[in-house]
Order: sequence, then structure tokens, then C-alpha cells
Amino acid sequence: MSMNLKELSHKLGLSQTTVSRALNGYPEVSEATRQRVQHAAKQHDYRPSARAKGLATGRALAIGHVIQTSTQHEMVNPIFADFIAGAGETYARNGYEMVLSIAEDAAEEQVYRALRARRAVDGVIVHAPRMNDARIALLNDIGLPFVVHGRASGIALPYSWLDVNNRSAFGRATTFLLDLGHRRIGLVNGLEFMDFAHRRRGGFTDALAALGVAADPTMMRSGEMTEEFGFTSARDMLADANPPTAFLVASIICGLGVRRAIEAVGLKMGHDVSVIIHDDVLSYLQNGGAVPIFTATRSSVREAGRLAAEMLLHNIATPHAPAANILLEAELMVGGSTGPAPSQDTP
Amino acid sequence: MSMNLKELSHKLGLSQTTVSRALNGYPEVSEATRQRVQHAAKQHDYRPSARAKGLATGRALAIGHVIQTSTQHEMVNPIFADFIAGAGETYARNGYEMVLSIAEDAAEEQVYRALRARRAVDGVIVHAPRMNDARIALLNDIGLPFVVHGRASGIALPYSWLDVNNRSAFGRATTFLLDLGHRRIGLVNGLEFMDFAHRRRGGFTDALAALGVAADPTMMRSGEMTEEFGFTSARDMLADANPPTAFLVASIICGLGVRRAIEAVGLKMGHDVSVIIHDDVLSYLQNGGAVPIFTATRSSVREAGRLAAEMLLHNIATPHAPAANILLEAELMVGGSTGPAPSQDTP
DNA sequence: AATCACGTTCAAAGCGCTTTGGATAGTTTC
DNA sequence: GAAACTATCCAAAGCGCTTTGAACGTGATT
Repeated sequence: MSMNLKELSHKLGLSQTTVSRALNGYPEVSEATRQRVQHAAKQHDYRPSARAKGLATGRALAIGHVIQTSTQHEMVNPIFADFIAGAGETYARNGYEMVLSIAEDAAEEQVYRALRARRAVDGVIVHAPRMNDARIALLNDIGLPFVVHGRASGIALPYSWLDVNNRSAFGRATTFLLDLGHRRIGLVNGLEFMDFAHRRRGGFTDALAALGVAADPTMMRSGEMTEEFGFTSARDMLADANPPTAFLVASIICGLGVRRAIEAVGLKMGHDVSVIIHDDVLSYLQNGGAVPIFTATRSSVREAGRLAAEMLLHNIATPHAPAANILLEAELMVGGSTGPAPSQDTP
Repeated sequence: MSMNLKELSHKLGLSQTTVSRALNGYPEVSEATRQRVQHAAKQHDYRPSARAKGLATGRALAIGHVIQTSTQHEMVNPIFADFIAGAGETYARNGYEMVLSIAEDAAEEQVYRALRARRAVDGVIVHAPRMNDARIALLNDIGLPFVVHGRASGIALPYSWLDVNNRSAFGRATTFLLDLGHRRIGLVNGLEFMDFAHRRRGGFTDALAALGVAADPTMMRSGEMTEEFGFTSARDMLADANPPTAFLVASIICGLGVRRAIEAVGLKMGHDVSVIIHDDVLSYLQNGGAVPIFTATRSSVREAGRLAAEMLLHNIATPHAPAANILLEAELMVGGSTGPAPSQDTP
């Protein structure tokens, strides 16, 4: 069907060895023949079979991404597409392929084991780590190189990860609100068995504590980060006898819900109630144009994908290097959703 | 490292032939040895190397998805994640892998050619077809099986596709608004070189024409479906001397922007201004809970992924079958965003 | 002139599987 | 009891590459 090494070398009157070497940049080939080979390869659109190459070299030249989904709510992580796009750029530049598996809940461990046993990939990126995430020990066990996007509290052994400094991001955001005079701040957080959500709450409560403000447990919600969740959380908190004057919100999607709740009770975001979100810079959900709609802690998930992929490829290339870590600091972008605390609060 | 056929057959005192046949369900193996083999395979977690198997059989057992992204705006199609999740379920059930490539703009053709030449996949799903999409002829040319998610107007040869009936969906939505008394309806559409957007506009204008309502070109916008685009489009149209009393909007993300614009001018969605969106049932952007926020034409993109993948696997299994097509009808879900046209409109 | 070194090329083995074309032993059939 | 099946198993070839070890000039060295 399509050209293979045998045919190509036949056509050139050379051995497969020489052609292979010419194309893979080995030195023991004269410059003249190398030119001739490369030219012929381009002309016939010859590309080595990924499978044959992989079999011969023992490397898959592929990286696995396992996307979790539960059959109940069928939720797919919204940052997934952008992260993948970023990682894909890195893979493309390095001649790697990206293979995706979807794992339903409990079957997750099996998916990783299968990936390893079938030698389908040279490594994996671990998405959405939970606290004490079991996958880290598992991957260490089965000897599959990996990089975690995020971190997993409670894991003893070192491992490679790339994370946003969620704690400092939410800490700074909280301080920013406190500086504006807000004292009653609602937290609309992700599910707190997710490591990032746990850390964000830590940053929030620590910053409050630093100013001697007590964190009110009734002003902290945690759940799956949908628009609806943002809406109901904010609506309920605003209905409190002593409602918050500001919200710290875990994602832009949630933030849209929070804004809806604020406007539903006739208040104005940025004036009556301040809102800070975390912005993953999702391509299809930009935080406004030149002027951000929401004041936000911002860190591009696509860039994270690029970097995490680079880390992983590096780990694969140098197998016994110690675990590497990258901690990205989020920027605090001031947009239209924050302002001084309303004065009637301090009569 | 991990168990292979040779070792396993050695351990069992059988030939590789017999073990392979036992595991792949061939009849020329006694039931007793089959049991023995299967048990041993499970025990040692033996799984055939995907590469070796592929090389031997000539099939990749993998399907390709090419995700387009432009370096300028880095936009990733928001429905991608859910579609992939659906398709992935089908692949997992059938022992296929999913490989993702990202293609930047112009390099797209090369990506498909490379996929084919390296025999990396047995087929591909074509995403986000444009009008007269060149990929269809290309894939036919290079002989790579494919299924299009959507359709491409202007292509002569038959090809397999799965699409939502965008025309009838937007036609019915328009009629619904007309029945409510709306006569001035704004269209916030996707980019119109995208086939789906083209069809939606057709459904819209035809339904208007059927009632003798002229379509006003100033009330039709088309652009990348972001929240911001929804906002600016609706804001501008509402600023018109003769503003629309209803909007037909191409996506929920756009819809959120439209709602923001409506509320920004002090109007109430569902009362002063009606809105109908198209809802792809994205897991992370649900259209409300039990009661839909937006009245919507609805069709699950995840389900589309499942079905498209099944079509493709079927096409691959029966190479010379004629092209198959599936046209899904969208449901019209009535939510809180629509109501009768305000009476001051017809004094 | 024999030796060595070097640059260039090749034949063949091997990666881990499937599949073809026997072999072997036990069963029927006539 | 010989011939013909049948059920079960196996050795070996082949998929398309990479890589090892060897061979072949050719010019430099002694």
C-alpha cells in the first residue's frame, strides 16, 4: 500500500541498513547518499511505520492521558481540552503521539496497568490528582514514567509534578479582598478531596487568620464546579442574615453562576458584591477581552500542558534523574468584579 | 520486563501458536488447554504488545482524532472533550485506542497524511467540518477510513457522517419564537464557513420566510462562539432603534454572554427578551438542573461521539460497505428563557 | 608489499506477535 | 486392519523496522 523501507531501499539500490541510518542521522553514511536517500524519502512520502519502529526500538513514542469520567454524572474536566492542546504541541514537536484512554471510576487502575502491559505508551500524565492519590504509588510500582498535573498531599515518595501555587494564589486573592475592606467572604470551592481545592481553601483560611478574621464554615461551599453550583452556592450564602460582601470562586464557570446569583437578588457585581475567580485561561471561556470581567488569579492551563509534557519527555529520556517539580505562580489580574466593601457594612 | 508470549508459552509448556490461538478464541484448541492458558494469562497479567500485534495483523487498533487549533487565538473547540469522552467509551468497549493529534492551521493536511503513512491509525473522525471541507477528498484520496462529525455542504462524493439536523432544529426554534409573537429575532451564530452554522442560518431564515417575516441582515451576527461574542453581539443589537425581542443563539457559552447583555440594559431574560440556545449537553456546562435555564434545542455531543465511533469501527470492519449517515434530531426543551413577545411591540 | 585504519555499505538477527502449512495421535470408516 | 478423518498441537515464516557484526574498497603507514 504505502511505501516501506524495503521498497525504498530497493528503489535506491541500497540496503535497508543504509537507508535507515541515512534517515535517522547516523554518521556512518556518506553525505552524498544521505542526500539521495532523504530526497527519495520525501518524494515518495516515506515514513517509517510507527508500530514497526516501536517494536524494533522498544519505545512506543506515545504518551498516555487517562481521562476520568463517572457513569453517574458523566462529568468531563473542562480544563482537559486546553491542557491536551498544550501537551499536544510538545508531543508534535518531539515526534510523539498522544493516546487517550477514558476510565470509568473504579476501572482506573486497570487502565493504567493495561497501558503498561501492552507497552502502548512510554509514560503518562496524571490528571486531576486527589488527596493521597493512589495512582502515584501504582505508577511507581509498575514502573511507568509519569508527571502529575497538580500535586497529591499525603504522598511520601518523591514524584514529578507541575502545579499552580493554589495556596498562594488564593491567599493573595483573599488578602486583596481584605485590603478592600471585605470581612465576610464566601468561598465557592471545588470538591475538596481534589488536591487543588484543598490547597485553595488552605490559602483562603490562612489569609483570613493572618488578619484575625475567623473563617465561617457556613460561608464555604465545595462541589463540582458547574454554573449551577456557583449559582446555588452564592444564592444560599446571600440569603444569610449576614451575607458575604465578596466571593472567592474556584473557576470561571462557577463564577458565571455566582454572578447570576448576585444579579438575581438585585445587587451589582463589583459594586455591592466583589468576586474573584481562578482563571485557567480556557480558550473557549475567556475572562472578557482587554478588560477582564472578573478579577482573577490566572494561570494558563494550556501552558501547563506544554510544560508538563516537556517534563515527562525529559523524564523518559533520562530515566534515573531525580523527580522534578515546577510550581507556577498565578498572576492576580484586577478586573471589574471587585471593589471596596460597601460602607453600610461598617456603620 | 513484562511478560510476553514466549515466556508465557514456555511457562505453560506450549507453543506460542497454541497460546496465541487460545487467547484469541480460535477453535483448534482443546477446551482444557484454553482454560489453562487463560488462567495463566490472567495470573501473570499478560497482555499482547499492541505494537507487535499491530505489526503482525496489519491493523493499528487505534482511531485518530485531529484537533485543530490556530496559533493566533489558540481556540479549542469546547465540545471536543465531551465528544471524545463518548467516542472513547466505544473504543474501550472494542479494544481500540484513541490517538489525538493537534494540527496548527495549515499543517492539517500533513497531519492526516502522516497518520496514514505511519500506519498509526485505522481510521479518523473528522471534527468541525467547514463548507467544502478539503479533508474529505483528501481522506478519500489517501484511503483512510473516516466519519465526519457534521457534514460538509458542497461535497459531491458520498461519505459517512453523523450530524444533528441543525436546519430543522433552528427552524423549529424560530417557529417557536414566532408563535410566541416575536417578529424581530436576532441570530447569534457561529462562524459561517463552518457547515453547522451555515445550516442553522438556513433553518432560521427559512422559518422566518415561511411566515413572511423578512430576515434583517443587521440582526444576524456570526463569530467564534465565546461568551464575549455573545455579549457584544446582543449588546449591539439591543442598542438598535428597533431592537430584537428574541435571540437565537448558537451555544450555551454564547448564551451566557447574551444573557449578560440583556441584563446589562436592565431587561429580564424570559420576560422582556426571549432566548433560545443550542445545547450540546456539555458535562461542565449544563443548562441548569431540573428546569433548564435556557429554552434550547438539545442534542448530546457525547452521545454523538459514541455513535460516530461505532460507525467508524463498522466502516473499518466492512471496508466496501456504502457510506452510512446518521441524522439526529434535536429536542426542543422549553426552559425559563422564553415567553410571549412584549405587547408594547404590537401597539 | 604487507599492514593498518578508515569510511562506507551490507546481510542477518531480533523486536513480539499472528498465521500458514505441516505433524502427531486418537477415532472412524469400510 | 488399512485408510481416512479429526482434533490438537507445533515449527517457522513474516509483519517493517533497528542494530550488530562483518565485509569491502581505498588511501595512509611501515
